[in-house]
Amino acid sequence: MARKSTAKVSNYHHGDLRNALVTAGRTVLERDGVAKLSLREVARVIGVSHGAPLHHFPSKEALLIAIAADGFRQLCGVMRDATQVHLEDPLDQFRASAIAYVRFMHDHPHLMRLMLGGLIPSSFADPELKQASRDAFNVLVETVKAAQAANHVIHGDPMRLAFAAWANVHGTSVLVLEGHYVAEPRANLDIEAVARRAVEFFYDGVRRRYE
Amino acid sequence: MARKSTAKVSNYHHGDLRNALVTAGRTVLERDGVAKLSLREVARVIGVSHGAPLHHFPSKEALLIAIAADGFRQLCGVMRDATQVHLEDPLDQFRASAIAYVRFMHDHPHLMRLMLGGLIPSSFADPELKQASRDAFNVLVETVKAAQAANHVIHGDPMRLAFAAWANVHGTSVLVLEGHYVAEPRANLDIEAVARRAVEFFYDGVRRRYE
DNA sequence: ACCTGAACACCGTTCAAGT
DNA sequence: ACCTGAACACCGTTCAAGT
Repeated sequence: MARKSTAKVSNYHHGDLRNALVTAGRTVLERDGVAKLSLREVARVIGVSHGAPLHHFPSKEALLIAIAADGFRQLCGVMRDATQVHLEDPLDQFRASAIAYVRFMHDHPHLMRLMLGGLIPSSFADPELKQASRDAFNVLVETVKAAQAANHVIHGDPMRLAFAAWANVHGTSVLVLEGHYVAEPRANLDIEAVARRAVEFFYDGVRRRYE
Repeated sequence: MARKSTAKVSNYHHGDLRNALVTAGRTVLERDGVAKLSLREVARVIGVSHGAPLHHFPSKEALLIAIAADGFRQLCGVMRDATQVHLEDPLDQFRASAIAYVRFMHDHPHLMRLMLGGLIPSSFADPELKQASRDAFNVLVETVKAAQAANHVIHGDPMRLAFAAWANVHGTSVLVLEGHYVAEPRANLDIEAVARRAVEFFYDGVRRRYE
């Protein structure tokens, strides 16, 4: 939630309308999707006038950026937590963080679309969002480095390896969420099994090695 | 462009307002992004009244679906073309179609977001869109099968292998387009080199095999 | 069969005015 | 310093009316 250093609480309205907007925005987003996420609706949910949000965010896009950055911070935490339960084996850390990624996206489809769906034109420029996504990415980079140090993974540029791993888990997440996973019916889809399979494909490759 | 069987041309307005809407919609989309793509703007571009589009599409979403389906058909053609120039080696076919995928998404970022960004709530239900994406996916499935038959690729379920390949190239496309490729500066980014590397990672895996 | 234009309920953003 | 409410220019959709 990234509270500011000078924590002044409950001096006006809800104590902190800015945070209330991010939280309510996230709620509306996850319930109705980004198309239904309007500043006026968020203001309505909180119970302030439709103009109030613009005193804390210069535009709707700024609120979307704050929600997306929050999402990346949460993702970062989830992935870090996943690595912590496998302190023995760096390869298990790698697997666990990848699976945690897919699970997170599966649990928060609308948030994923906001975070990586190109809905925020200024996302390239915004430093807060950039930092938050970098922090999440760095969890992957660290696990890759550890796995390399343990001689489990090839010794290429860890950034490029981590990028490839990210592409793998994100592509898997997107295609599943947008309804393109075909191997089994949607009803009994085991997202963790799909994620695990994606990681194994990525780790072992698809090359046939000895006939 | 999937012209209807009874090809009646230029009887009213532009000859065929329905196709004109899809074409103009695609133009607006690629120029300004989906946020700026409104039925009223498309109508304005063509020069009809703002209500006219609704006589050919029951809603804005229906036009978006038509544009997305068109995109999948074009993608399918591009990938098929890529396989045709490598008739000798099925593995080269696999590589070529994957690289063509990434290149296509790189050339049409806004279209990609419409096709696979979850912007169309009813995309799960629409049969035309479903068929178009299936056809594109099947190009991958066929190349996987051919590569398996030539003993270049492991003998798992071709659907699952093709899905993994799709996830790999799509994830790569998304992350590059959304500005998360970190290994080199954005200015001199060689998208084909990135795509080729993604394919090789996917093919060989990242496992360290002998020290 | 196809198109127009007024109408309605929404939206983002601005801004003068209030406390 | 923060919030309200009227105003403006947009939007999707409906619908009676025109050809």
